[in-house]
Amino acid sequence: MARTTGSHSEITGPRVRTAALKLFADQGYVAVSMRQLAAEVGVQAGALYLYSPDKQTLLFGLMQDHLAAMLADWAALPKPKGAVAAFEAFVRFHIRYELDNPAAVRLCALEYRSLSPENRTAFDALRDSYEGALEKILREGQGEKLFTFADPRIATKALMAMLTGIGHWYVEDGKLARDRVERIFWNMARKSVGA
Amino acid sequence: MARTTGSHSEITGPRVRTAALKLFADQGYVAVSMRQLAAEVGVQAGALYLYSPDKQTLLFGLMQDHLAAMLADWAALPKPKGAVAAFEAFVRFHIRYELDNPAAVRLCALEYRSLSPENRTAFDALRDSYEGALEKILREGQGEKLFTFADPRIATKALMAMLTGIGHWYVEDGKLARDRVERIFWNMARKSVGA
DNA sequence: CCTTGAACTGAACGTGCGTTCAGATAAACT
DNA sequence: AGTTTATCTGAACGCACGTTCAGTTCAAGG
Repeated sequence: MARTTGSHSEITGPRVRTAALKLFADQGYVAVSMRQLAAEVGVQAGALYLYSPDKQTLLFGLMQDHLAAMLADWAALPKPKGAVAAFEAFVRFHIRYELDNPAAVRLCALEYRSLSPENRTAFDALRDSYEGALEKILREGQGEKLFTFADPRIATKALMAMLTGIGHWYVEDGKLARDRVERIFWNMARKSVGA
Repeated sequence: MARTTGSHSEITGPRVRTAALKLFADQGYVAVSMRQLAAEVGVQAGALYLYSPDKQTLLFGLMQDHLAAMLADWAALPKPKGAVAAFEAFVRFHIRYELDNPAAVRLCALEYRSLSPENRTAFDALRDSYEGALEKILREGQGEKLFTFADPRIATKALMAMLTGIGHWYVEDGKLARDRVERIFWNMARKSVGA
């Protein structure tokens, strides 16, 4: 029997992506089978191919969308004047995004090597673009002698690692805990670059 | 034909572990097959089971050995007096270990979820023990008002993420570059905790 | 020189994989 | 009411997986 009452593409499609994000992030792309994913959605494996041409495209779509959404949201955010204020805005924005989307963060951190070569290149571009936003801020501040680091590229890598690492150990504990983490990390980030 | 001239257990055994470390770290535990691993060693798949009871044990052995070696080396290192000096010793020790063992670092960072539940518990204990060494130093320094962070646990997590992140982007570039990275990261780490 | 046994092969086992597709179903349209 | 069509099933495809094991080979010990 097919087409149970009320089941439509607009419902199943997002459900596939949500389930895939959860399962891929928790167990790993290679370790999750299409049948397992289908079971999570409540559908047979074949039906998944109505919403994605193959498994790899599904993975890449999730990773790309996460990065693209981050980039778009950051671009849409009103930027304060001054390198230090911009730096703070970036750090706090990133931490919030991390805490709001732990699964997507884990996915992007852990499944890079599961991407096909072409998708890897596309992912690189997006990630570089996002990290470039931070690096640009750091360079600006460095020009104005507001920061004290030897190399803005390495500083960017160090900061990104520190911030993105949050998603690997933080367990949800309410808004108070989130604000606390945000404040602590902003303080450490600020001091680490001498601001 | 079996037993080619000069091939023995003492040679093949380590070669299996070396190949497994490289392949697991590069492509992921689940994505690497026993046949692929055997081919890398130059042997048939069945022969691998002379050196490991199963694939999971092989993975855990690699991860456990890396952490255990780190812990042992750190324990054997003469510690300087003072929390700041001890902190510097830890940071530099960790960075060097990272740069010397990039594959093992990637393995431990990426394959935690591929561990069986029991092995995960054992891994947790080792990792907590290692991170505990850093946390202890931070607490000591905090007691002597040498550091300025709100929470030594979170500071530990932040620092470990920053340091371990090195292994994800650093590409070998000679001793000069290594010393440079070590110096830059030590400076950022130091400043981030207010020392 | 013969025996022993460690080291390894090569084939096989059952299982599950990603993907395809003809057919079934039911909502939507005429 | 009849037709169309988006949605989904269920079975099948060939292939690769981890693991086992009887048999083969050859260095070493007596």
